Amino acid sequence: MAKIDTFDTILVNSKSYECSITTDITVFGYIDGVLNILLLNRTVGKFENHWMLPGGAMVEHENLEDCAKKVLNILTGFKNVHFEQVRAYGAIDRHPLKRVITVSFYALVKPENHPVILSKNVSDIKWFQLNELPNQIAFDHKKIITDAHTYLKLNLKDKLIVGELLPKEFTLNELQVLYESILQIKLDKRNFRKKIFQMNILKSTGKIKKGVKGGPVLYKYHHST
Amino acid sequence: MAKIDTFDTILVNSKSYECSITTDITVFGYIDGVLNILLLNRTVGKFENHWMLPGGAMVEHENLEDCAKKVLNILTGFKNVHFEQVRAYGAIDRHPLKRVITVSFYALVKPENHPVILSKNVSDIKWFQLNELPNQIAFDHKKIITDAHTYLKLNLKDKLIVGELLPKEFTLNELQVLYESILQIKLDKRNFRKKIFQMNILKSTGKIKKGVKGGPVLYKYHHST
DNA sequence: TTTTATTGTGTATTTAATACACAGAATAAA
DNA sequence: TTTATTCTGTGTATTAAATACACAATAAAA
Repeated sequence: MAKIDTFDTILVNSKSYECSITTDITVFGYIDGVLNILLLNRTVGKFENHWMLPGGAMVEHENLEDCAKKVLNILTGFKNVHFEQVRAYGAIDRHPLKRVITVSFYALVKPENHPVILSKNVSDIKWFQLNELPNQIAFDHKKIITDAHTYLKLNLKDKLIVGELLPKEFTLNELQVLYESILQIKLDKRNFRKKIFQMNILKSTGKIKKGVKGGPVLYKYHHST
Repeated sequence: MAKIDTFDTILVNSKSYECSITTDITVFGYIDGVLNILLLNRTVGKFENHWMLPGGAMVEHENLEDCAKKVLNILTGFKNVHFEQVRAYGAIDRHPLKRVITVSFYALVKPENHPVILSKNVSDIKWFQLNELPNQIAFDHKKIITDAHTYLKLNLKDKLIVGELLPKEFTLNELQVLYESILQIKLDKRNFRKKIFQMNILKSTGKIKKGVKGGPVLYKYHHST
């Protein structure tokens, strides 16, 4: 019976098929009130002149998340960044060199805290506004970006995971503009504040922000000290 | 500079580290109004007497979803089943034999349509009620099951992906009990119907179901013919 | 000092979610 | 065949959540 003959093929053993694993990271950065993502051009490999997500191969001794952190650090110098796994991509021909399964993550950073360090093998690295992405995007990275953004929006509804994107102390308007930038919709000021306050995650610092008309109060997250 | 030296390690090329890929499938089946999942005992390998999810290795010419379909078919005989990817698991020591990355899917089936075929290398295969799972669950499969159930509940809110779990024609009460079984909560009959009807996905067949007091009307999904 | 831009606040309205009960129909029992 | 039982199908009132909306007070800029 065919079913029993094929059983061996699904067993994990020393002869099982192997392929490379990469992680690709959609890094969301928040610049001047607009959500950006980080793309780079590599000097090596196929897809010259194509922009791609920071990503790279997993090695033996590291798990998926460690790999994502390492890759991002090597390519950009970023450290201490918050990661969330999105999903895996495994189309057979998705990589031109060989069979590669990639696991996608998103990360949130404040670009001003993380100056981009251009690695030797990266010809260019740039922030792109989310709705002004370049046409030439390598591999299946366009789809990976879309999925990551969908997932980020989903996460924003329950958890508040935007701490990385704002300075420690921020005004309510700054928080609102960030939300608008992630969700890509306009929010009502009074309704937004009502909702944020009843989440009970913010604490007034008492201070007011200088240089802005009206004198807005600075807030911080409850958990941060 | 350390960063530049390590660059080679993240490049995908013929020397890149490789490991095996498996898919593990959390199969939700709906039996007598209760949500069950399918677990099996293998006669080979470590974890004897442990229950595990149907799962197995990916080979060269197949993508992740094809692999999941193949694996499930080989282990259970199931065919034409709806799959959704959940996420990837890559802890270093998650498999006792070698490094394995697994990508998890969930599937929805009607057990009565899919008689379980016991493969030669499977010593036992059984449906377990979701809240009466055995203690001895192999690998990280307990976590994979929990994540899959969370994801299924999430999906139930927007998409209606339960077609596989009910006969073609069903009563509103049958649909409600299914929802209750997936969400693990009790629902109000009138409110449930209000919500389902305003989704506009059901069509009355005109027929009524025999053998049930009250004579409930049979419905079907709009899309199905 | 005057103008301008931005802050901070409350209420009314609409929409969605929840709570709740009984007559009618088919089956099962007498 | 009659009667009892169980399940169906339906509407309204209540509560909670989401949305729409305007102006006086403040700090910066002119």
